[in-house]
Amino acid sequence: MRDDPSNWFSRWEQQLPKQEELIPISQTLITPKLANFFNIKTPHNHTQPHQHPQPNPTPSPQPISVELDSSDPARTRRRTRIIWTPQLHKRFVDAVAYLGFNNAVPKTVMQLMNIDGLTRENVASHLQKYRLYIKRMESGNVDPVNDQLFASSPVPPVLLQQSRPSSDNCFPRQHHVPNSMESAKTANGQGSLTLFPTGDD
DNA sequence: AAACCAATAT
DNA sequence: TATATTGGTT
Repeated sequence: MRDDPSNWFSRWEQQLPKQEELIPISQTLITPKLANFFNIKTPHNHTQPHQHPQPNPTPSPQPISVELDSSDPARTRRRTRIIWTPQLHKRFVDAVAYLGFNNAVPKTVMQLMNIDGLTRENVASHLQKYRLYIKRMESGNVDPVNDQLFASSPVPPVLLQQSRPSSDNCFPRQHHVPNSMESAKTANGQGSLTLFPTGDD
């Protein structure tokens, strides 16, 4: 016992890795080739190679990619923040509307949106804000200035009807993408449900 | 174990 | 402010 603090501290300090021994945290740890083969999406590599099990039953005729913040110089290697453009947000709203407000959870919404590079975390963050926006709408106060993005896509009335079960009602939380989607898809004739801009909005 | 989600950080 | 990350919960 009775270790002199300066003693163990200096020993600890001496064992720290040298500067050249450190791996830069922003360095890509998987080669583009490997990432490509395993269909791992990186900001640097957006190609989708191989046929991999694509769990998404609603392939987009017009796949979009997320816009990346071009002001970030490290955008090529680091996960950049996405920009929720009105177009992207519209897909989001359509997906949430299709699922129903209470069933819309990040993973499912992400799958429905089918945007290359869009992560579950991206959607989760946006969904959190969107839910708050819906609450604000119900409270009657929407600020068209601050809520410009949300206002860019009208909130489908269905969402307002079924908003927030709060405590009562507990739907099963984990939903697969509903199989009813298949019928909706074929019923649409375009194989697209409502996810794609029909050009008349 | 994975995903959700409110709170919190950047 | 907008989006990301965290950490407890389910």
